[in-house]
Amino acid sequence: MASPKVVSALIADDLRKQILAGDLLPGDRIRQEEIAEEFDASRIPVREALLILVNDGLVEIVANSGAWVSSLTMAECLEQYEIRERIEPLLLRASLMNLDQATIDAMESLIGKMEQNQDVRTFMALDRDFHMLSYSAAPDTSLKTIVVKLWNTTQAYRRVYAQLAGSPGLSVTHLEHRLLVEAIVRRDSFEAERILGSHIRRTRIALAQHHEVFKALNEG
Amino acid sequence: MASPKVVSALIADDLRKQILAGDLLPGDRIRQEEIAEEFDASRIPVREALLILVNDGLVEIVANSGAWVSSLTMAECLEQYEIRERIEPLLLRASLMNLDQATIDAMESLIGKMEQNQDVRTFMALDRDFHMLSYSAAPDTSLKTIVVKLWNTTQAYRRVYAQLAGSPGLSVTHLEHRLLVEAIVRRDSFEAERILGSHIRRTRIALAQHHEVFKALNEG
DNA sequence: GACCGCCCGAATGTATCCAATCTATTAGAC
DNA sequence: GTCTAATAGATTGGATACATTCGGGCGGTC
Repeated sequence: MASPKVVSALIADDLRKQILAGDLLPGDRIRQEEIAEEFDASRIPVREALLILVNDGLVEIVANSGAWVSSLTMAECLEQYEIRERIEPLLLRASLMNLDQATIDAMESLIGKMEQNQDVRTFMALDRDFHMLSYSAAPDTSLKTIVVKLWNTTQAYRRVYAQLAGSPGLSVTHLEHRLLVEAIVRRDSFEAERILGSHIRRTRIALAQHHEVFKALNEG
Repeated sequence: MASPKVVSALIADDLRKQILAGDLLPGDRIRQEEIAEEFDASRIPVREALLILVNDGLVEIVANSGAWVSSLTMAECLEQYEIRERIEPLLLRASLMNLDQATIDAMESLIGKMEQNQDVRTFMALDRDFHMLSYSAAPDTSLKTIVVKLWNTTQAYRRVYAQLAGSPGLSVTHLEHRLLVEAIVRRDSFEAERILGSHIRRTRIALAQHHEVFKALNEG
């Protein structure tokens, strides 16, 4: 049920991509038969794919009613940032000492691209890659699973926020990224954890001032 | 898919109970047809129930091979305790100010029962009820979902540990519980969070000294 | 004109049947 | 005797068809 050859997993992967890319937005209804036709399959694997996406927190199912792309209230979204603030430093610590030079170089390269980039969607991808690289040397355990899930469920809102805020608001972000890499280079776990925590915390506080983000997504 | 009348949800609920009760142990295989017969249903709702339990972290599925009750290595289990140590104080904070007197009374009553209790299984249930009561006034958001999930996935190991350690090792636990309630009564969030964090941390460290717990479950 | 109840259609939930995959056993060769 | 390879059985994955449930629209009544 989770290998590449299993149809339900293929469907889940594709739908996940669509949601993360913003092609499916929070609140959008997902009809089983529609998806089944798209993939030229029956509704059985579609239903299983939807359950997989429920695990990911990307879909909500109501019995005998239907499935929708998950949406978050502002309070829920901010809560997820608070959770990230507390556990991502833990994940970074688990990864830090095992990060090789090539990975660190790649992270620095990503910072450069982010600083010069103008497009919101590109920035989102680069930023995500940057942070995921910093965690890449940590083992694949529940901690990493939870963190990835939190990134995924908040992605739609992060995108809208980024579009609102635009590039000017990102200068501090770039600084924090550089500080983070600098601490990683020194293998200074304590400092790296602090910087990361502050980074997430600052993002949360900034997000908290933009109710429009949630109005835009949750009413459209 | 999540209401009481839907068979897949009923099956998932029952299997969850069996796993949490210790009737199904980590590593036990779950055959679809077997469960289907038990419930006098077809394999379809069974498969969906298994996917629901994958969400809960209680079951692992390998494509074209089968499903097993999830098992944790010691490192994974300790990691989950570290996550709890960081996020349960957050959940407690979200609940603390809204806890009414009746709930607090119930918590104190549970402490009394735990102190006098001798049976391991009973203690586990009382302890769980105690902590869940402390979170009961928090909204049902992802934070609470994650916390419950972490309690569930580690429950089998906690049970074995409790059986090994027995009642004598619990005197500190009782003290911590009383301190926690005392802080809650004062609505002292900061102190309550500290006590809870220490409580979980101490449990983790104690558990880390008992490799037998994992050998017993993961090889039997 | 507003409210209540019935009915019908659309979508979800489940059973049965068949196909594809894996596992364990057995036979065979070295 | 041990290892390898092929086969048969068991088990999971998916398609089709039927049952159930929910929601909207229609007509009727107060």
